[in-house]
Amino acid sequence: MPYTYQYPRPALTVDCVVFGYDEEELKVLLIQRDLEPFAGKWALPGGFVQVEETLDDAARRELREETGVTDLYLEQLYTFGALQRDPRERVVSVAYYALVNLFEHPVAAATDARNAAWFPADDTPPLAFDHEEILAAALKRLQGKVRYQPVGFELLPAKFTLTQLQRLYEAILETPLDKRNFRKKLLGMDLLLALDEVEQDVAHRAARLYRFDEEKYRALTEKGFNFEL
Amino acid sequence: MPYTYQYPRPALTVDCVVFGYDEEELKVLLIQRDLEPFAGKWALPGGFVQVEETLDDAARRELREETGVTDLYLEQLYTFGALQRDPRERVVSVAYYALVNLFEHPVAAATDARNAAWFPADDTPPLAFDHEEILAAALKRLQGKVRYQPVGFELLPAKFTLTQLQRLYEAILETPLDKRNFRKKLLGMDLLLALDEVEQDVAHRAARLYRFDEEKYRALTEKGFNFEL
DNA sequence: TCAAAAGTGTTAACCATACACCCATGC
DNA sequence: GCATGGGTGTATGGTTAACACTTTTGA
Repeated sequence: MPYTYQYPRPALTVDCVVFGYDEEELKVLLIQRDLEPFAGKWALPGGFVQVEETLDDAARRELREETGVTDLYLEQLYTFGALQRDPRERVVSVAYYALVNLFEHPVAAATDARNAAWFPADDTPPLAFDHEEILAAALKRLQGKVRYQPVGFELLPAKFTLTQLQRLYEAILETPLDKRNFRKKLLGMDLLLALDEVEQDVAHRAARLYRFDEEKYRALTEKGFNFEL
Repeated sequence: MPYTYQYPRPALTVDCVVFGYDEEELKVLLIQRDLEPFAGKWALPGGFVQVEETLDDAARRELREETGVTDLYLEQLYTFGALQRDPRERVVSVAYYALVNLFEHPVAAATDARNAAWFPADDTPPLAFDHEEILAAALKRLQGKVRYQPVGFELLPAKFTLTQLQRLYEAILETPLDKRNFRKKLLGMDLLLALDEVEQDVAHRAARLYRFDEEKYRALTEKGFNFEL
């Protein structure tokens, strides 16, 4: 059924940069396109915004449909509107970035049978459209954000060790951190709940597990507290 | 001439939050609507994105057409896509914020004869659409940005005194700053060029004028320098 | 008993903050 | 000469950064 307007309208899409962490490096979730343009190329998951859904809803829906990933931390990144970013016609895309626990969110076969897989965030195959630019912007945003907001916890299991947390921050910031200073700072914030549990099945002394205390974080944020790694 | 598509498309607009500074408080540029919906109400300048112009271009064009303001610092803020933000139909709006020198950019009569005027940024009349929400987001962004990037200089004349600069920061951050510490910090950054000029026509000792050294700023930024008020 | 990672304090350098008086100028 | 804002330095406390060894555990 056709829809007619008095003036031409750009198409509107969402694209999602989904970051994951596999205890080693930062990953990004890509899908392989099976339609033109760029058939066979890897790209960010995304698609057209429907007229009766919000932008956030569109991003979540596309992610679910194309990668099976649900229930994630999602935040709007930037809107890309260059004239030739899609060779077919004018397409404006609202980009989002998301953080998920890579192990708790296995990449289900996408409903429309495209391939979906995790790639190192700083070493992807060539991407379709302007998706490399979008990915670069998302990485930069994540690096900025992580310094003053405790977003990184979304990337870890609910229970984690301080070393895991430190490795994650090192992976995101691409810089080594001092163990003692890192622990001092994090523990000093009083945002981590020490559990009476240690990690299992390791070939050395088992580390204590912690949990991020969201309650406390909310309380502190309201009082004008700043995370500041 | 009608344009027809296979699926319905949201309309796409830009809205601009233009901040100015009158040596006293932070102002925002509003226009008075003369068309429905919200005829007679004050609103942010903005309008429809044309299919052959980028989002930035659309923002600049609308500003020029509606307020006569050109040649300003402009940055994308956020894209607003709530379902009922426009009562007529689904409209997604890419919001921008801009900084201009209020005195060097007098508000020309808008080409389409709407009224345009400056209002205190924290005390506007009720605004059309979700523009109050957009304004609040822009204010928050400005307050965040100003702490670690020297954006504020766009709001001042090219030559300014340190006291003017301090007042501006106080207005944006809504907090008083210590004169000696402020000067120490700013001058220590080596980003201000002291001129051999002083202000004119003041009834007390004339203050030295400074100019922001963009060259030096660019050089430092590349080396990973951080502004940090 | 060895390997591997956990856990833990101190010091020195730097930075942020608080604070008050004299000076130059125009009226 | 007085009112107005311009301009300047120091001392203190807190924060960050650098740094190495002992402990626990499983293999």
